[in-house]
Amino acid sequence: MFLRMADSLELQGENLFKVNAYRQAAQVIVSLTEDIEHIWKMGNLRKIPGVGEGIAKKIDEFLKTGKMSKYEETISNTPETLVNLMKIRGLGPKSLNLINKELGVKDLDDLKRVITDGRLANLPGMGEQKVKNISKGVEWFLSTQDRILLGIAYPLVEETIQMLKERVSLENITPAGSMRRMKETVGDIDILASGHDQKKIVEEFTHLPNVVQVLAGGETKSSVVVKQGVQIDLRVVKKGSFGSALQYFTGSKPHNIKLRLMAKEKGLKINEYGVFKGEEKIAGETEEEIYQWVGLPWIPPELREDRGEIEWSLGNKSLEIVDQRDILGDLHLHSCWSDGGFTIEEIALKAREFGYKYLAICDHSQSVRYAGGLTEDELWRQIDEIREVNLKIPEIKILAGSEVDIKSDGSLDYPDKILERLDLVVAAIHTGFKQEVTKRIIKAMENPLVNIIAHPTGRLISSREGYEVNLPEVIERAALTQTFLEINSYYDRLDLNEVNCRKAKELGVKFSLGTDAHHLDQLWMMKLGVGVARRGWLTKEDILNTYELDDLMRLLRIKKR
DNA sequence: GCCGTTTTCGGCCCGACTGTTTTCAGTCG
Repeated sequence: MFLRMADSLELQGENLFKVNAYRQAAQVIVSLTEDIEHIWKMGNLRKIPGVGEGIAKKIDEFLKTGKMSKYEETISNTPETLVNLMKIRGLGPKSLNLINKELGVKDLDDLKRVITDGRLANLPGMGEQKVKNISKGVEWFLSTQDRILLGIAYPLVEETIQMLKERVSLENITPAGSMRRMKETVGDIDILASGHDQKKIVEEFTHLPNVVQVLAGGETKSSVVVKQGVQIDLRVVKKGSFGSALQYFTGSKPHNIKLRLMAKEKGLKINEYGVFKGEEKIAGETEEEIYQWVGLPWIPPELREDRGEIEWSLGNKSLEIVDQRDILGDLHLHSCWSDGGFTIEEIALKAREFGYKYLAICDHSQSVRYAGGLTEDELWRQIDEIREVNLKIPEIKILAGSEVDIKSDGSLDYPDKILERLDLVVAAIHTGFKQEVTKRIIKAMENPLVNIIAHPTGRLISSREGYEVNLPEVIERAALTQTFLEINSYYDRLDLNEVNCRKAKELGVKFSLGTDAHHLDQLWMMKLGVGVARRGWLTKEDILNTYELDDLMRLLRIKKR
């Protein structure tokens, strides 16, 4: 509601600092790990940073009455269709307001009409070129989907960087922006580079074979659209500014604003070229320097969301979050025994390439027929095969597991006598997304043989909301029963997500990372899950598969005992 | 609308680019 109000107020020409205050409050509230209703009941609304008298009053009104009068008043003046037009590139609040007031434009159709009939070009401050740009913006607005999944952007950016490296000499090149922060979806892709021939780097970039449109191309920056329909921005800086540019282009915006404010209080200025004391540049080559000058340790990109990471770091406490290198194995993999594409041996060899010490085969259980679930008999035979492959490839330990279905009555899809023989049991909902999901998951967790709940909310980022589940209750029970919650790292799931991870951690839950890979070329997605864990402030100790095999087996047995 | 180890008033991150302007406003990231 506050975000919507911010948009409306901005459009109405309200003071931008006020607009920003609403955005700030919204951002903080979304990132709360405690239920805001609880905070409200304790009378602590004003203790939330960014929530002052006015906003606290509005929250109070809403929680008491279910209504917020200021919200309703604000949005009634600005229809959704109008506010939406602010998403059009080249059309900001000022112009849109003018167009609305002078020409009565209320939606996209109106806008198109005034572009075509020439009335837009006649407005003060408008000209031929501006109208052309807005017109292009409309085209882009219509053609492009929303944000793209991190798991789609990731290989795309690696490919692009590789192609550029082959064509021009570079000192340094790296993804920046929300991609580097490992946000689950990204709007566009940012790449930062340095090299001695800046102009040539930009030029080669705009001529890459997958580029279909060049939106802008200057001396040091360029934007293109590649054939997947994604916008990629490249910026090229001098070596001495690489650190400050990387810090700046990585964001997030609220994080950077806070940093710059801190610099200001120390009489310094931070911009993308460096840290400045008066005219003198005193740092810029590395990110570490930038943070040092404002009195902070380097902060991992995944945490730079202004969710308390700066305050935490103030005592020069560094945040020891989990790292990809800490992950010793993948705990959720499918083989061709069910709906996967490869044999257990092939998977083991691939996992060995990743440097893993163990992995868990967790094929589907018998009632999940559409995914080729294993009958009891097949599962017994699979356990035998795993034993054989383990003898053949001694460098990596294959654990016998199962992604056992939680049936509609909350019972499990195999009897305990076979579950007992498995190294680990992952339980999951696959049907009945609206049928007492909470109760069923809790019943499953109360079985001492169930180690992990897979994809606890069932959401698919691009297409599905998830089960009707009371997650706080599941989290509480997970902690109580010592059941691990999975961070399913498959690119369209990333479930639990970062905010729920952080909540669960605060309540004492531990986690398990698995890719849910069905093919060998999906094992890399562990990176995405690690990204979620890092964004959720998880440490190595919070995650099951950072432990050496012996410790992992011990942890799995605790619950059984 | 928020905030305060200078402040309860007067600030609020910073720069590039573009286009329409004769010195700057709007937009973007």
